[in-house]
Amino acid sequence: MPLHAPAATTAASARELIAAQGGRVTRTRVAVIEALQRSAHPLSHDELGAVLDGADIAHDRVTLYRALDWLVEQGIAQRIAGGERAWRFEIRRGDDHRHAHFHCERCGQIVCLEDVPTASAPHLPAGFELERAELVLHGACADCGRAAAKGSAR
Amino acid sequence: MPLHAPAATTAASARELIAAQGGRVTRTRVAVIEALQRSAHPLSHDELGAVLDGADIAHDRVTLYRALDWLVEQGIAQRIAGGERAWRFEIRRGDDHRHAHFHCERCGQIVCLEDVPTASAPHLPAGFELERAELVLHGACADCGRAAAKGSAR
DNA sequence: ACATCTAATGCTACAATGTTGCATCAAATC
DNA sequence: GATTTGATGCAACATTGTAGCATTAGATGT
Ligand SMILES: [Mn+2]
Ligand SMILES: [Mn+2]
Ligand SMILES: [Zn+2]
Ligand SMILES: [Zn+2]
Repeated sequence: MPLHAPAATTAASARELIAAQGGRVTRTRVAVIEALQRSAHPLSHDELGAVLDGADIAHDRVTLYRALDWLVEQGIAQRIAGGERAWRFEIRRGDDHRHAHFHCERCGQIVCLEDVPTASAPHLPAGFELERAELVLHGACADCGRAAAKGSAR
Repeated sequence: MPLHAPAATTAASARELIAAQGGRVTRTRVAVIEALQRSAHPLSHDELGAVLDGADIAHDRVTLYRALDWLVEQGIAQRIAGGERAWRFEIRRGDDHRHAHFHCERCGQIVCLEDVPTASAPHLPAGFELERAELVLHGACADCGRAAAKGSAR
């Protein structure tokens, strides 16, 4: 543990994040936050469910939905609409939450593009108020692109 | 009917669009295309269903889904993921199909932002291939913003 | 106009994703 | 430890989209 302030690392513990919003620190919320923090990619409700199965206690689908809803309401996590019909979730860290995402249409994975900003200052019609922008790029990820290049015949 | 080539107007008739792809010109497809062409906003499957009810014949949910799928496959229409959990559809016209969309989180409407481009040339990780970009801005539309400004209570 | 061929349709049944109501439990506070 | 209230678990439901298969109707040839 560093004695100097960790410069905007992933550091904030699940407990801290939850307590800071005046919410109850429950096993579900802690487990969800930690799973999201460990994951390299945004996770769908379903993928999260699978992760939590491995963990401590058994969890209900609905409880998981509600935990995720709460995290998003509090600004701890954010929802990504991207690829298929299910939401993906990721923890918001510092200011880097305005990044784009890449959706691979071959393997279905969503990748964070940390250094691609969503939208700077789009010109909106009069009276429109922008709250949030979502940029999703669709195509083939490196792995899937390579695979297609090699075995050409299916 | 102009004798000179109409400079990329909305002109193309449903028949023409369908026949150009070698598809069968059915009442469903024609009605769907015309409904989309008439609409100022991209329409969800459900909204389209409502419009078609008013029209000629009764239509099955599944048929509508399949007609829309076909239109997208052929590049006649395009899907927008935007707001809620349902796809929206709009006719692709000329080159202006790379525009952003605005999702009003109050009234749920999706508005085309014809002059906001989606993404110019984002820097992607090595090996990634971009096929399509989707930019959705979330917030309050002019009507909903105004409404909120007036009646502050509630 | 009629026969023929096949794509498109209309059912039914199903899958996937998310929501609502309500009784019970447990995290926080005293 | 008792109390309070937010979080959970369960059952039932809603919405959105798919799959299989028999029937219909758009295109084509005569
Ligand atoms: Mn991300
Ligand atoms: Mn549009
Ligand atoms: Zn991939
Ligand atoms: Zn609105």
